[in-house]
Amino acid sequence: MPTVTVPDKPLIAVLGPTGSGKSALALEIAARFDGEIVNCDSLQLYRGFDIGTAKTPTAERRGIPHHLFDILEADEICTAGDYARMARDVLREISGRNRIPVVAGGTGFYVRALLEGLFEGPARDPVLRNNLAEREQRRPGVLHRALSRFDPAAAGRIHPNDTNKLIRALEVYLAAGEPMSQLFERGRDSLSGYTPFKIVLDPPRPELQYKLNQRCLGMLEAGIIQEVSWLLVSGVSGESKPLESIGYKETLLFLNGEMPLADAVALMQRDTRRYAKRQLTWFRREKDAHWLSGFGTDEAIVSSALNMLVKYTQNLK
RNA sequence: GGACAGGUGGGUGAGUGGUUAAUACCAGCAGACUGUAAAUCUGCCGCGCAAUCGCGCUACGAAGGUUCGAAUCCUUCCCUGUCCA
Repeated sequence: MPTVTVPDKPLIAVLGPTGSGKSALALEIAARFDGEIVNCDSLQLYRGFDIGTAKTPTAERRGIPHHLFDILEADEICTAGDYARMARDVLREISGRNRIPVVAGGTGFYVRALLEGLFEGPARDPVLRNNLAEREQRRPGVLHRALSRFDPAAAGRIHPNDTNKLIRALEVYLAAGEPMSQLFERGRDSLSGYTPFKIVLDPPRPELQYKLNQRCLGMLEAGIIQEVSWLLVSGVSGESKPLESIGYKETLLFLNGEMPLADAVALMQRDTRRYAKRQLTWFRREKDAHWLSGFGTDEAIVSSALNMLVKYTQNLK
């Protein structure tokens, strides 16, 4: 029996820090190559969170299909695993129509979960997690000590202060009955059938920071305060995950009278800048990525991206 | 003109004789990341060298002085703020 090799399908990913112009570039690419946009931003998944997440307004989408936007309510949670599953379904659907998926977003962890997959481990267990968190709070250090006993390899890689990651490692061990580091060795369920082309936007740092500062001011003008007020009025809990994100968190501080507006904005700008830096750090580790030093809105960047992609798509056809 | 208060590393701001290249925070830089990731966490951050424990130099408005030793005490000068004229 001769093996039939099915050629890989194209998949374009537009990555980069917030404010680098991912959405704009993705739109250009989709328009040029018969593409459809697939969101890869952990917060643009949420319905009602538009201004603070800089979601592309429907009117500016040029009729191009956008997937995985507004699919979650504020009280819902989407883990990297959840995201990867949903996104893979969408990918297949788009490819099935002979169109090209253009993944755009700044959530590096989701990108990795989508493309490279996660290890086969147990899902989250809220009760267990709370329990572990409480123990750590009562006696700082216990989690790391416990992990050192059950899974020395993982404990060596996780800092004693990094409670979030300690909890996950312990949770895995307790739920699976096997050390996480051992489960890792079995590999991850990476995405098959695609040869992704990754573009990372990397605008000059000072310009990005300036733009980010301006954008925060712009969000205020666009009515982020009203957006948050409306969300609260419509019953969204102040503790819901999206309201704890950058932009919303600070707006809430102001609305609760805990901080003058000017301070809240300054905080928002600071957090945004820091976030952009962290994103860049993440993407630097992304394998086989094509870096473009400019904004996705720059003519030159757009044309060099399109040029690279012409070759890429031809090779795959 | 007089009376106070104060001038500290890119910024805010501790420190009032040695253990201080100088707390902390901000800014900046770098990194980690396998199911809450816009989360969580780590390192660096005067200069030069060694690039591992280290070594040398320059620093707390300026110039002098006291002292074994000063960002810290004294003198003069410069500057800033508040108050009285």
